[in-house]
Amino acid sequence: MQEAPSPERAGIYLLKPIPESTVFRGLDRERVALLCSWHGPQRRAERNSQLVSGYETAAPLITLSHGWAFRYILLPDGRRQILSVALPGDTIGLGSVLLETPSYPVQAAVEVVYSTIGHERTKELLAQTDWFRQCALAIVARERAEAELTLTRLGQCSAAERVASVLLEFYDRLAKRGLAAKESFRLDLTREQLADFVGLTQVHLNRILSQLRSRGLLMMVGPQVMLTDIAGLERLGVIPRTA
Amino acid sequence: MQEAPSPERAGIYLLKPIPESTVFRGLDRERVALLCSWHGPQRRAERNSQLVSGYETAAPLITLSHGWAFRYILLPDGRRQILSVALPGDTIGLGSVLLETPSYPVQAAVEVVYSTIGHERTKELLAQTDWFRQCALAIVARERAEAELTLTRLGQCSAAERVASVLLEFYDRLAKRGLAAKESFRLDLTREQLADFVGLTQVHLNRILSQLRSRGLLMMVGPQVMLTDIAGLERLGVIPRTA
DNA sequence: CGAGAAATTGAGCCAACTCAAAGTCAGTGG
DNA sequence: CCACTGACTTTGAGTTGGCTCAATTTCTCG
Repeated sequence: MQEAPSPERAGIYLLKPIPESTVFRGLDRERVALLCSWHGPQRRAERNSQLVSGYETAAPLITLSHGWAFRYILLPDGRRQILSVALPGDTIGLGSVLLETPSYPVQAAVEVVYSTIGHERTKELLAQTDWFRQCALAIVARERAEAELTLTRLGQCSAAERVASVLLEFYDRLAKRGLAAKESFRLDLTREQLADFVGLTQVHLNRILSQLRSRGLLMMVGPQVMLTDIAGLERLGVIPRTA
Repeated sequence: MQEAPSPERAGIYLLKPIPESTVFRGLDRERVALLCSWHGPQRRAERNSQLVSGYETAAPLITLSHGWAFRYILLPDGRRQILSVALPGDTIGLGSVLLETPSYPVQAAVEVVYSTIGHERTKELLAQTDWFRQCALAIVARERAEAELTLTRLGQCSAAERVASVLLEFYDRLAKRGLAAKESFRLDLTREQLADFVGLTQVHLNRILSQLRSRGLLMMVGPQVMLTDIAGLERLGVIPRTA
């Protein structure tokens, strides 16, 4: 974790991704500026580094500008469930500020750029600034809704259904932010991470992916995913698209 | 759905369960009184009746006084995932008010007593009353956290682990409200409902239950569940207890 | 070009599922 | 009081989806 290299680059980060973000959705120019000023400087973190280590009691609020990160639970025997995947523009860690609960660990899936508002500072802002609290309420409510869809995916869907619906979810979320070209996007998770998100083995996930490929539903080249038959994927991935 | 039979009974419902509820946690006497006055009269609904039917766009806020209810998603092919189970004192439906999103259906698992605040009224209150919004924030944050534990249960746990952890969860939540006697409680869900909550078949759930019984971890007589080896269940149900 | 990480493929197994039958229980009407 | 009905639970038998273990191939990057 280090500061972003040059002011100019930092400037780009600051201006571009943030207005598309979840936190800032529907805010006027003035408030966006305020929010940006509250966030600390843009930092950069390497792939696989922990943005939030173990179970911190005072984890900051993180806003991602570039790259993917994920929040996870580690069970005592080593199993890992990825709770949520944060894409550029997403905010991580509101829950632990609100509940005064130790946070879950957060890890960068690729090299990321992000900025933070400290734990205490976030609490102050929540207490003092009405519209910020309003935002927080909306974000947490949305996160809850997303968790419930994820939960449904795990509880009711077959492996292929899970994979189809999760890919559509990523596609939709990226597309809404202008980060998906046509029917394709860059999937910045390893198979193992994706497997831990959809509750499958890395091995089985792989078989399902190649099955989807051979059914002509998608193509994959490196991290690039191309959804060649979105309608077909929708039919498979029964989970309602949030879009 | 009809009004509770006599004023006295309604009075009992009003006074007793509500102070233990999630919404009202940590509020002073005055605010609890306010909240009670905002809620409409206590109503009663039969087992299996829909408290919130289909996908209402203006579902009310529901506070349960007696009985169990659950919120669920129905997939197009009929599969059902129970998203959350509400126990006496719990509140249902904040999410749909906050997000202005059609609600998921809610069904009474047994005969229940509850009261409501209308959709519009809730919105007003959220906009106007600061401490009410504060409460809402805390509740939604907690619901998100619970959804994430449920999600982990479904994604990572074996059938026995799921059952053990869900039973502990019910036990803890009931005990905290004084609704569990010793190590036992009344499980007001059918096997099928429980199965749809933990993502198993009703048949398989049953085998697991009898397995747990024969391992001496629990006993069941009708709806009564007795956890005869809580430590053992804890070891099995890896999910951290919220307690 | 070599080393380590990630992805893919193969073979065999078991947990959880399906289909189906039988048993239990509460409530209802004769 | 008892037979009848319908909902719920339990048990049986056979199948399969997803898992494990292990080997191999492909990428990435120094």
